[in-house]
Amino acid sequence: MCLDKSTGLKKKRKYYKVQEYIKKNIQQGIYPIGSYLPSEHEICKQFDITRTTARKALDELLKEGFIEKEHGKGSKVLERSKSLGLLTVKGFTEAANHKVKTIMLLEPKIDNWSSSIAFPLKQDEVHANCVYFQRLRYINNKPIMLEHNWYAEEALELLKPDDFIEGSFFKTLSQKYFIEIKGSKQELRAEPANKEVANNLGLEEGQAVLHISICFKTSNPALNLYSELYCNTSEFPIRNSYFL
Amino acid sequence: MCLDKSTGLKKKRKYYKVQEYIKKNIQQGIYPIGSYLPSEHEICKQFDITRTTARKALDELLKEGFIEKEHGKGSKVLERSKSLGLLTVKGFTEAANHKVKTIMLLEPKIDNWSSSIAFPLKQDEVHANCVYFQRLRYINNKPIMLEHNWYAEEALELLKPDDFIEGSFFKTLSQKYFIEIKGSKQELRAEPANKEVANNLGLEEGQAVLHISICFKTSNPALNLYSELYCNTSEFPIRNSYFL
DNA sequence: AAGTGGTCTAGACCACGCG
DNA sequence: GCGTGGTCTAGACCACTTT
Repeated sequence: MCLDKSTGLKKKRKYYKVQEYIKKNIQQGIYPIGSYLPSEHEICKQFDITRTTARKALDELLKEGFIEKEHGKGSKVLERSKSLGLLTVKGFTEAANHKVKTIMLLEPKIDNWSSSIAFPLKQDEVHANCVYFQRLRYINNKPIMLEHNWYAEEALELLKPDDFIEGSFFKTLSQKYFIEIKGSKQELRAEPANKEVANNLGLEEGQAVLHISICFKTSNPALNLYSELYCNTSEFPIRNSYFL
Repeated sequence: MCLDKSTGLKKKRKYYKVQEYIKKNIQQGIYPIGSYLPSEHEICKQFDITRTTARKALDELLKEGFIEKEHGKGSKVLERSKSLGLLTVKGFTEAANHKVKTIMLLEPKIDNWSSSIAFPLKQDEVHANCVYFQRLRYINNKPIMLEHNWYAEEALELLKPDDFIEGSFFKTLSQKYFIEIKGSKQELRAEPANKEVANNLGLEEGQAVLHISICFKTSNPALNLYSELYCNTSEFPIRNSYFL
């Protein structure tokens, strides 16, 4: 399949260098969200390549959700979180009318890997130090989602709360470490709330909550993020879209 | 964007004709699942086109999940349901060890559009006749999911139970009508089971169930499938994967 | 009319899988 | 070694958007 795990870059593949160059410029804000990239013809000149190669680079960025193309106008830089197709709380992304707030309940600290993680850990992770942090997310000042998160310290380092760019873990990964989310596996269960969940979400014990287990894969093969989420979906259901 | 709604095919676009030709051959089983398509060079000769155009056609089929490419070997026909990325009950797709069964509780019949459909109907649909059917899905002889389904009769016709190929609505659409699922919107809620759901799934009233509302879009712009699903996730959680 | 992305041609060489 | 898909060149013309 000609994959490159950040290890063995195969020969040739000019388009990949162009793609990574443009991606970095987007991540660093040199090509800001909403702006247009240089035209395909200009990219050809800049890198001394043909249209085919330039278009291949842009097509990859399109697939990865960094840009969209507009016929007759150009390639526009997108806010990447929009296109990931991950489950999102209605309102967390389309939050025009909603006030969203995130409280860090437990700051990132070294801890033991929890048995409540739903997905099996990789070999390297089991023997690595584990960073754990816990957050509570609000919509309109109502607590909606309790979040437990784990990752291997070896893969990233221990983030301080101040490190979180605009309170977002993923934005921090992208803009500070140039690491992108490449995919996720999820499991969903409807469960009665236990005491901890009920207390945090302001519910009665035993009320139905949505339990989402996620393993996020990133462009760094050593780094996965494991999350266990508990959501009150009565007012804000979880949404997901998928389009070819 | 140069879309074609099965109406106005734009000029040129040779690759699209090739793509549709191959797709039809897959849907009709002329290129069976697991087999390899003719090589890119052969396709070039067959249609008198260049590699670029042939590859574009195959790339589209790749995106749509009909094939996968194997460097040095060829393009292999895939079982399409695998690649849709839609929410699926763990076991319904990877059911090697599980016995899956589907019972039709209410055969397709003309009915009124229900107010329990979570997504807004299109203009045309509101004024069209509504086809409704209800199914109960089992894993290992335990009822796991109660299914309500609606679609507009104008868009498809009233299916008889015998029409369902291998009990699958989507397989029927693909193989009999050449209609493919192009995407979906979903909303998920954890809810207490009402009496109907509890009775069908063998639960106590009030136990937590996962309520999934789906609007499936198809390659026929007039045809959407609306589904309201109620799942017992205690033994078989719902799974979802997403990869770039 | 000028500039953008979309499609297409007619080649070439490279990397992978297999016998 | 041969056939497969992967990358790339150097052009051409078309369709869409904006001025």
